[in-house]
Amino acid sequence: MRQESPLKKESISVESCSYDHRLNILHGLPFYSMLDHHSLQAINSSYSEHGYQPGETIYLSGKKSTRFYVIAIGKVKLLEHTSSGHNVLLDILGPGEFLGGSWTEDQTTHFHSETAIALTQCCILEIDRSDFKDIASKHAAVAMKFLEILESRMRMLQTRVKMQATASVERRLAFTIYKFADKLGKPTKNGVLIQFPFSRADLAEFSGTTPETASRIVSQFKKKGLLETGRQWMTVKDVLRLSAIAEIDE
Amino acid sequence: MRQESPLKKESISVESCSYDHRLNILHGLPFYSMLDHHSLQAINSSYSEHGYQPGETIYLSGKKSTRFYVIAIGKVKLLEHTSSGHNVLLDILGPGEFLGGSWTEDQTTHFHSETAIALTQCCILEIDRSDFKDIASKHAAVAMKFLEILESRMRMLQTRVKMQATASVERRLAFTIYKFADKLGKPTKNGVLIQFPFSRADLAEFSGTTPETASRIVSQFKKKGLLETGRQWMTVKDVLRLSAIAEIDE
DNA sequence: CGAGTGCTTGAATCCGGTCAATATGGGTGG
DNA sequence: CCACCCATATTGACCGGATTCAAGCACTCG
Repeated sequence: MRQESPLKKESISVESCSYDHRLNILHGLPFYSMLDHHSLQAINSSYSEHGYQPGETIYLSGKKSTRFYVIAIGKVKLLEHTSSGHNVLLDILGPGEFLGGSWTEDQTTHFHSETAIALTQCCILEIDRSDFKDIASKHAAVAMKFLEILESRMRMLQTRVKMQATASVERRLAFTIYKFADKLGKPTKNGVLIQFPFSRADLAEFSGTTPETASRIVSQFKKKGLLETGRQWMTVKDVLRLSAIAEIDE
Repeated sequence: MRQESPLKKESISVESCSYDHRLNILHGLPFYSMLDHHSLQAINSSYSEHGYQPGETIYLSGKKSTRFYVIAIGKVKLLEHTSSGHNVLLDILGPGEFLGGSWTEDQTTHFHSETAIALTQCCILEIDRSDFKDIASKHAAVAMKFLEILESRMRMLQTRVKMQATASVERRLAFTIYKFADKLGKPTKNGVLIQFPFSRADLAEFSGTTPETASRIVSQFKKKGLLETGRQWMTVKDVLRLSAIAEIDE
């Protein structure tokens, strides 16, 4: 039986990320939404846009952090390398999320701890570190919003540390799939569709296991009717049962 | 052979945490150090102090977050519980570090994700959530400093996720001991002394393993001459070799 | 000095990793 | 449009590190 792929290639026109559109995008960001139109126009002029192809590196771990990035269109994966060659997937970010920034005062010593790679075609707004810090220093509300965002990211990391330390691989995988379906999936009549390259290796690198084990457990989930998967997509058919396996206990 | 304990009971006089001393403490905090004396006096009056006994709970996971805490004297451990009864040690905080705060706007929905317990006798400065947010909103430099601190805490959590996912228990334990020796240990002629209650269970709950395994590996480290341990203390005799085992690769 | 808590050590078990062989599906070029 | 090719996914068998269960030890405090 031939599996029907629900994947559709979304082509991104360069125009959709043009100057006039940028103001709208900036205005929609959680950390700029409270600013008036005037300040936002000034901010807008500090940003420049940049396109990335799927698989293209945005910045490398270990390199100096000089700019601050905001995703306008597309998805970006953040990962750390280890000396033994393993990768750890830190996160996959979508439109409206930021990356690469650093608040550390000392400009000379600050390096990216992670690598950022475009997962899909991306349009990314970029701003120099100093300009960016100026904005946050001038608008307290912006800085406060960033504190909120960092706090929620910290909580996510804390639950991940907890899961790694105490939960079985099955639970961790259920957790991972649940989280990404929740964050980046699109509801369809069949379930929540994760329609971007999200391989068994990615799954494993986020859950702290191997691709083989990830594959095995995904197969189990499929047998139980929780999931349907194809090459570059995955549909979560029963979100509730999946979160039950993950035992999300906030 | 009877092991000589280098532990000395430090008794904390209540007076050492009195009003006049408080200004000094606040001024020494990384996030207030840039403020002038005048603003600091105003801030000081918003803080109240509170003493805690060893083992006493400062706040419980799940409870609403209403205040912001700064450690003046003593050490505090932060931990998460799991439904299965396991604990995960998130961190041990010392003087000058903060805990319990939340920057989330929506006051009604914000709860502590972790539990805070006094590890030693503590003197802790406490401030209401709203007063605290006012300070950060008024002084951009304060907010920026907090962004810096959150950033460094996030990095620590990221490396922990990475270690959990890819490193052996031996490496994780070496990492844990190294980090706490570095952060809270006191250099002596014999090595770095960790002189607060830091049990095998604590070690395990931070490293993501069991007390038994922690004990086994600590024994190995002792045989190798890296450590000396007693009931409530631990001396790291060879920090370099320990960090080599941990393979700290920043 | 006895009780209790935390530490140590042993032996058995098991989950998950490793290595390896096979299958599958999507993209590509003839 | 079809056949081939390659990357990814799947599945199996084996192995080993770490947990679990359990027993004995040691330090501290009442």
